[in-house]
Amino acid sequence: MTGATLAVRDSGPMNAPLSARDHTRNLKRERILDVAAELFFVKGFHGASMENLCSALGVTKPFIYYHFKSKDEILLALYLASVNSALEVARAARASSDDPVAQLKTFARTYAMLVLTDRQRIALISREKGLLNAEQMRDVTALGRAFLDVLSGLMADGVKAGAFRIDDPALAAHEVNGMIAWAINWYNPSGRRTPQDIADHMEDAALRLVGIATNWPKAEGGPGA
Amino acid sequence: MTGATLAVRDSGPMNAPLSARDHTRNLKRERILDVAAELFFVKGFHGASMENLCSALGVTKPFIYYHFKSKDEILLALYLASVNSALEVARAARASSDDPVAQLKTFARTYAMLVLTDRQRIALISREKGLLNAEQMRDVTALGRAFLDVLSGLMADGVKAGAFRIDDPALAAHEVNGMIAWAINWYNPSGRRTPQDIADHMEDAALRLVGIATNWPKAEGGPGA
DNA sequence: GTATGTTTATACCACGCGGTATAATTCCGG
DNA sequence: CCGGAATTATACCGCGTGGTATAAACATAC
Repeated sequence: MTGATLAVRDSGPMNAPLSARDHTRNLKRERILDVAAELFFVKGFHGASMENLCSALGVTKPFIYYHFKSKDEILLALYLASVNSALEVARAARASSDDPVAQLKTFARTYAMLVLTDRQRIALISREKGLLNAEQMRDVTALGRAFLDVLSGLMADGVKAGAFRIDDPALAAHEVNGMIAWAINWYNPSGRRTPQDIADHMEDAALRLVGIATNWPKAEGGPGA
Repeated sequence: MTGATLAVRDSGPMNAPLSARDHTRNLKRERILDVAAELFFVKGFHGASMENLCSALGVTKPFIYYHFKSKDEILLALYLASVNSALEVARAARASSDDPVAQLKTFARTYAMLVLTDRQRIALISREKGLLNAEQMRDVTALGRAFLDVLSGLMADGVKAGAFRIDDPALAAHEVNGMIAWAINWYNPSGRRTPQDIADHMEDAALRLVGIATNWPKAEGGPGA
């Protein structure tokens, strides 16, 4: 919301609005994180070495250690960025309308787009668990819980409004989340389907999942062929 | 189906029905695989060392290397066992009835049970990709594709029968699969929900996901209150 | 009771890992 | 054009890794 999803080193006594230096610093950090996410996605966190990261970036090792103090800190930053963006999507969907049905449609579409376009980062949340200790993961865990709470709240509102035919909002939240997030495991960027196509389908599927009958078939003609 | 899901060393000229020796050998292998799955689930494949595995098993390193020729072979065996059991579940569901609706119900329930009770092994399929080369993964990939084909076939039959209100069977297969399989990421064995509870809900959710309205509310009284 | 299959004990290896040290250098905003 | 920040170059360290060697001990079936 405030614009800075990643922790930003405050420079000086006040929380000054990003000096030019800090700005470029953050750009470098972002670049490192991007390449690291791709590497971790392909080879796994432990499978990707810092030397791999160096050569992929075309830099030397001290360069990276100038910007991050350890490999773990890179992973943590990736965790936080991912779960933060997911939380933002959920909150934005909640704020987008008063109607739970519209909220769910917005959520499903934008969340699917996030997952499909940012899958290398998003995938880390589910794949690389337990690599950091609980203390380090505290914020990540809290944000993840917040994400699910927002989504559960959406479901509960849909039930209250008499629109959703589900009997367990928390479980329905997991189901919608899983249905969409699982795409990280099968989506092929070089395949036929575009993220927009998939997001469209996910929107409809989310509605069906909460018990809302969608128009069918797509062209009019009534059910039953 | 035939009883042996894992590759069994054939002992002798004929494919003899498991000598006592081979039998115990397979038990040992299974025990190793079980503990390895737990370790890989918690610490990741690269994060879990062979020494970790040794002490968890209470054996020495040559013992393991007597039964498996490398760490990779252990991972591969786990892959195969997992994807095989998923495929068996899908095929059994297909064979359980002529009615696609009944097939889907059976699939959702049994697949959810498999995921929840075997999540440490199942999770590997989605988490540890790209660690083995394509050649080694050939069989795993083929079985995974077969699993999705069976599921897509179920969906297509449901459409043909006029029971499912979906317009893309392959995508619906991914959606149902994801909705259920994602449980590996949130299910807590020491939580309130039992696998049976969850499987029940997943069965209903799968029906809704393909556009079948379930009875609602659970107790009669008609919709709207 | 002996041959074969299985497991331990113990020690080892080469390698890649995350991370650091230090000095020299290049960049660039004020 | 200077001075501090950023980056390279290069070399190194200790450690844990996957995997192996070798010899001895145990089990067990025939």
